[in-house]
Amino acid sequence: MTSSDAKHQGHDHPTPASPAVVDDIVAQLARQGYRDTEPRRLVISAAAAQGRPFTAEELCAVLPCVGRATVYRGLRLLVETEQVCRVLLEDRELRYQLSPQGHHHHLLCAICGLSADLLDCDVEDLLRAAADRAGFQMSGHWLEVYGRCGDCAD
Amino acid sequence: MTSSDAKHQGHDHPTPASPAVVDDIVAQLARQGYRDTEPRRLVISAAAAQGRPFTAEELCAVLPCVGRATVYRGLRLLVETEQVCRVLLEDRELRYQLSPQGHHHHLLCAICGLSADLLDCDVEDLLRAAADRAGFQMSGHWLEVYGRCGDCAD
DNA sequence: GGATAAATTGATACTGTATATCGCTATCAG
DNA sequence: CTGATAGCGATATACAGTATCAATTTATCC
Repeated sequence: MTSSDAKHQGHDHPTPASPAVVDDIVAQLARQGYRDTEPRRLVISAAAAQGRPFTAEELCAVLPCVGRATVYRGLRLLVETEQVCRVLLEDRELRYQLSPQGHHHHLLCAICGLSADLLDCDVEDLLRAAADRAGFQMSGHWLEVYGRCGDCAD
Repeated sequence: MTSSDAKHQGHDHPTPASPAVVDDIVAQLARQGYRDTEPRRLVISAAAAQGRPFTAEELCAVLPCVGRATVYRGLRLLVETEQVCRVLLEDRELRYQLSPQGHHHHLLCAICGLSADLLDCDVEDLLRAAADRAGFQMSGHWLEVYGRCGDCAD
């Protein structure tokens, strides 16, 4: 399997994460009253450096100088402020990923773990209609799509 | 909130679970080489008696005479043989439910916990098409829909 | 530039869910 | 009936994530 052919939706390896991205997120947080701290920047930077969905424990391993609780808290904050979203693998393992704000879903490669955002898919309406038919008033949903990315396809 | 008004898609309370249902499932298992044991029947019976998605721990509480490990093993077997399916709540709590075989999704009431099967919803095709567009070869997906059932609606 | 109040941190303990281990027992084919 | 073995259950263990709380850092106000 070739490792870095051409078009990827994400990066392949932990790139040093452009400071601009980190600054941007820190600014977003500041706007909401959250402080600009060293450990938090480290968490954000490490998260941004991952090329594909990562676990909280993976971040901990990459950041031995930051306390476990702080990593978990940082991730929780990033999720709440919608800087990062959570993705669920088929085995229910929870992973995180820096993602565009706004509602969207993910395509997850079962082989290499790469994720691609699914922005142009309107399941919402379909689901709402089906819910209506069953007498339900839909308020939300959880959707993950699994498969193989271009590089890992048969 | 009224408790048992009229039309429900499930039962409200742990009904004694018709022996026929249990026998049927036991027979299905036997066909696949699994033995007909007392603890297993108890697990199946208790699962069938639940009117809505339940947790493994809830079953354990209802079956003090059956070992914890056996309850978990029993549920796992039922999931593998597709007699029971797993549903994921919004807080990622895992629940189980006796359900029709074959692929389907669930509508989960956030208020009363009731679940309704969503059989007439073809998200598959939509997702597959969207995956194609992103260069992915879809192999599966996880979908849960949350909302309020008829009885719990505003 | 301090002083100060509050947010944040990190070491650690803890919780809850689920699985692994392993000697014993029950099931079922022959 | 009987032996091979699937299944059981008590318990230990693994693991992810949260709660606690004293010590530290940050932002702000003189």
